[in-house]
Amino acid sequence: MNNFRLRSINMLDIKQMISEILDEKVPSLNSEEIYNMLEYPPDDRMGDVALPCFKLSRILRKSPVQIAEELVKEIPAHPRIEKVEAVSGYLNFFLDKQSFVEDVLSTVLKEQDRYGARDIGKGKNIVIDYSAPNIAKPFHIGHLRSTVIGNSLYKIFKFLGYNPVGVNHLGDWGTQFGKLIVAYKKWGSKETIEKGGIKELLAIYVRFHEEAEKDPALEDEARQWFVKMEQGDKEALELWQWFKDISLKEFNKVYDLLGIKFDSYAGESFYEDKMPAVIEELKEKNLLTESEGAMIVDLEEYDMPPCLIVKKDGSTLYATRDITAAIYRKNTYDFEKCIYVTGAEQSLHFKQWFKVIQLMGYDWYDQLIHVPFGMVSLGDEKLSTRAGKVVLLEDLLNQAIKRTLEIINQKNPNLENKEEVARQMGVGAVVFSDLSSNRIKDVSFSWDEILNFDGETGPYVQYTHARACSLLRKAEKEVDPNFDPALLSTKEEFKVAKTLYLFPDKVITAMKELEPSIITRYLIDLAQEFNRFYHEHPILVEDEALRNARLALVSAVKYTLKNGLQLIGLSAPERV
RNA sequence: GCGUCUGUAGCUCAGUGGAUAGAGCGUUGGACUCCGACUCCAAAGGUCGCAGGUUCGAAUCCUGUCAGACGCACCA
Repeated sequence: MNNFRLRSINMLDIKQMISEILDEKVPSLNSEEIYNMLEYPPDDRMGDVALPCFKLSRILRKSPVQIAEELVKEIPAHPRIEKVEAVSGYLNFFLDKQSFVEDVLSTVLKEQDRYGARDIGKGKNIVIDYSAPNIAKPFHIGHLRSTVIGNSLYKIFKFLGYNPVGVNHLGDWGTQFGKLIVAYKKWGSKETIEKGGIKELLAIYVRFHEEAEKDPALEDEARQWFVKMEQGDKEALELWQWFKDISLKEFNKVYDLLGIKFDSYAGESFYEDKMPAVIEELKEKNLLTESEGAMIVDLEEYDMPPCLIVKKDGSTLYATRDITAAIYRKNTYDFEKCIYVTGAEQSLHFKQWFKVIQLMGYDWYDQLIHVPFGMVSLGDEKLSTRAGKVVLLEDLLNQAIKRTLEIINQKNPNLENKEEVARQMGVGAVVFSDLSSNRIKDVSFSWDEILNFDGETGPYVQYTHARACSLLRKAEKEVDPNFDPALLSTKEEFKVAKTLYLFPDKVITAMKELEPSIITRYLIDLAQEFNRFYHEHPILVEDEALRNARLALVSAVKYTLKNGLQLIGLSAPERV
């Protein structure tokens, strides 16, 4: 009966403790049912954990008020519970503050960098497909979301004991290379491209679309070049490789700034020679039909448009490569989940080819998960690479770093390795901002908002962490783990401890919902609670016992902030 | 036309069917002889798009409706 909660492995689970107490008093429900009824009240005056008795009302055939009032008399004295109150149909439990604070802080101080970590994913591989920029197109702010959401999920899974595999499914194959080759041959030159890099590639790509509007024949020409690529034409492939090299060099600059690495860069071209077998397999399984000259999998039965596998000119499509890649990844990594972090506008595409995998008879079709996110717009306008309407991610990050350096020069000009700290905080501001609301929401990019570091921002959390570090440095002595919890009796200290207590739960929830913003918002809550405590109570006081107890709290906050920041891909500099 | 997602304070957003719907920004007014003021406190600001329904109880679930975003065959 006591093993139904994973999270009680490492620390006190207060809901479980209370559900066990209640289990004996409420025979009609088992411990787990009671556990699920318990909630955290909205206000401290209503206690720390509450049991709403309204549902019990029907079972026990009594009013909720009466049930609460009867139960309150039956709850036996418990060392970890200060008092229990019945208030208008709620049974409110007030924790014994001293033992709670002691339990939480000693757990954090013992686990340190591992506070919140678990081993629930031991031996399980999780493939995470994220970032996936298109070669020969600039890395712009629209690519940031996939990159940072995927990176955060990677860290979260790893923290929970999984073995994540980060795959950058580079968009290094497809018709756009045909367009680029045409554009290069007509308007480009080796010198200008080598000098201008990806910006020059973008310029000729934009020009292609302008010219193609006037002359649709260019599109046909581009398609022919792509067909040549698929047929192994030497000239086409050499140009392709060249474009790819230029692009990767550029992308790696951004990944370095962000501090992101991948386990695999197997992009679309990697699957080029693996697709014929899959197309053959689709044929053998009688899934492929011809329609308007193309080869499709008909999904009408499932209320979806058909999934295109082979174009009428014989070349392959996005879905062909995704299906091939999924099968390859299953064989290679034996994943428990394969997660695709892409824009919500691709939802139907994933739904379609997931269905194709199922129709092929693969029982792991339900291990494929699309993690969609909302669209980034620029003011009122949509970002468009074709129209050249973009904010380059490298420019954005460099702006943010520059802005941070200005602030440091103003506030803390003697700081060592200013440049590195400015990078960590400037990048942190951008990443934090991108991960601060639910991923499904559309975002409208604004320079003003992203470069404003006041309030609920990455720098705020990082600053709070640095301040905690500063206190611990000034204390000179290590925190004695045998602190006296009785000295941490104020409401600010208790609230900090309560917030610390929630962290492991938040990590689990973020993993289950594939939602890094849960961590981001938690960090703001924790930083706010800590800053209130910090303002209200002096920490480096004369009284050694009191000082040590408060430093224990500071230390626990420091570890938790650092762990949380790490999970969303941010650095936690000790001095800023 | 069909489908998916979104709609909560002036703005950006939180909010597990549960108690008086919360933050930040902005506005107004405060707090540094004191551990780092990128901080903290306070005030003002709400028909949770709208209308029904389910429920002891709905911002949350259901139906309808309005508005916006996105998607719906050879782009990814």
